[in-house]
Amino acid sequence: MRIAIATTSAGRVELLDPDGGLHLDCDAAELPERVARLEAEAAPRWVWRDTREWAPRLLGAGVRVARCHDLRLCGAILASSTAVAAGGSIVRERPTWLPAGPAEGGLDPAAAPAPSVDRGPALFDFEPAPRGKAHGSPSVADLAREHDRQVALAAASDRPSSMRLLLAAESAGALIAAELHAAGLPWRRSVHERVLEESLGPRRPVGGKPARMEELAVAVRRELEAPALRLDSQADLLRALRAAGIGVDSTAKWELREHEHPAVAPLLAYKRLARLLSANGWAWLDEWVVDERFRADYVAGGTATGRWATSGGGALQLPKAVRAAVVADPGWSLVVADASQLEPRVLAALARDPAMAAAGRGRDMYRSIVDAGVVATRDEAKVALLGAMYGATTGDSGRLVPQLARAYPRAMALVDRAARDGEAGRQVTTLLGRSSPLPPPSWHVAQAAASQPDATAVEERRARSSAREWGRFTRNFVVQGTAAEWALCWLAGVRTRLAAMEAGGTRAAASGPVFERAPHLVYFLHDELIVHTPADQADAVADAVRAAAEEAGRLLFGDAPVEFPLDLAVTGSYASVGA
DNA sequence: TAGCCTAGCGCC
DNA sequence: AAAGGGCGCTAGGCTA
Repeated sequence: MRIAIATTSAGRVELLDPDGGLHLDCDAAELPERVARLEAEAAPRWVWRDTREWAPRLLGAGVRVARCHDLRLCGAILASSTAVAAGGSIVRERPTWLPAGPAEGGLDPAAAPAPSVDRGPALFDFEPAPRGKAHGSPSVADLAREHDRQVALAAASDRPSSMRLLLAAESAGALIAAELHAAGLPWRRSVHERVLEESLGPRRPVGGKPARMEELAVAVRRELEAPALRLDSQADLLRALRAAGIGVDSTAKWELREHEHPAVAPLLAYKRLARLLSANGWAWLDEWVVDERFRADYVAGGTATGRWATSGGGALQLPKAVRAAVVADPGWSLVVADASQLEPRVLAALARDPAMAAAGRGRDMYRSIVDAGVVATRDEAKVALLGAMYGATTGDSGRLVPQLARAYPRAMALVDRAARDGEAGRQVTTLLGRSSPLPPPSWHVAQAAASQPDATAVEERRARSSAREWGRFTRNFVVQGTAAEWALCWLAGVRTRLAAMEAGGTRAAASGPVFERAPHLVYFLHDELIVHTPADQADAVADAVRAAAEEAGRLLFGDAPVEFPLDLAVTGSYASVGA
């Protein structure tokens, strides 16, 4: 059963089951109660334009739904997928009231920057969606028609069941993103403050530089003989470094590291502290941590490959140093799990490369590659695999890739094919059917110019370089994008299992917000998740997380002989996990 | 003054 | 250790 849900012009909310008798409208204030009742009775798939319009208000009232179809996100996938048939009688155009997906570039073509010839093609100045700005308010009948259209497109695609899975997983991801925000990541303010004070010194008034940074700045100025130097100005710093005889072309730390000079060590230490202060210092704590919870703004489907993005808070780049502040509530535990070596395993399964799949059956894929005699050391195996997936051509990585190619020809052929497609300006597509964006018009212009008889050497070199650049993007896209699909299925499977635990457990009858009484997801980062759970349910949660990983492997790859082992820990603190 | 761009660096 | 892919965020510095 499905129920479309929309706001009416009168500001009320309308619900429609287009296949059954249900059609009602209600006051917005009654909505959560209505939805909760329908959810309990019929467990429908909720069809709405945008999960962000509905999930937060439902969650705010303590109501969760099991399934939805996010027309915006699914419409974006279908609109660009090469798996969706070009011909046929189904309308390909999205309705005007449907906004573009988050990774499709600007909504308004007029607002997009004009292609610049001088600047050359940038990798990511995407073509905006070929439509105007979203406008108008859809009725529930509009939503139902659009849902029919999307379902029909999926059914007519060259992989209907995969596409249905992708749309369901994408929609589940949108729900989970809203739930992660509502639940918040447990964050112990006092622990974070201790980390800051131990490295920076006590908090200073606004504008004041922490004591430890000031000491280091004094040392740097002394060693550079630049008593008035402002270390925060890259331009000034670079001049001072060169004046002191340090031959750097930038102030980047990997370049500084190469030089033996007494100013380098305190400068690197200063930069490390400056980064901590500006990215995750007291100001961040004040802004983002409220009532011992960090509530990130996740953007489901926010990147071209299907990985999530965030807007604000930097949840996808929490430095290791501050993760100590992620601490379970008293009587609760964290179940922290990540899929180890996910992308190389995905490549092995995707390419159906029997030799690489054999390596992917082991607990440590890199070690297995060494044991198979492909390369000499585990480190070489890692570098070679990453190089194959990312398109490395130079350095150790580029040197090792040919050895890998000999041992795993099918896997190598898959990523090489993806790279050639990208270099030629073609789209590539993940296992479940998400396609890469096309390169921007400026890219095509540069390619065309370089193929003219009168092209200059500079034009040809630039065109070749941008072609290879796009090829590296598409090479990586198929692996990263399919890995994101695995992760999304895993995440959704965990959510479903936690919901079942909640319903079956003795706590179900308890009152209060669901996030205060039952195991729930609190963090997701590409191939890693955290569940916050009452301590006595932690083992059951761990089992659920493992079961969901196995299920994700089966959903994507059937019986392909590749395993997706988890590194999993039941812990009180995120700091105690990993290296 | 607001908005845009780049450098730099954190994460996977 | 850096290199290849994907990101977000901040500060500084420039332009409109």
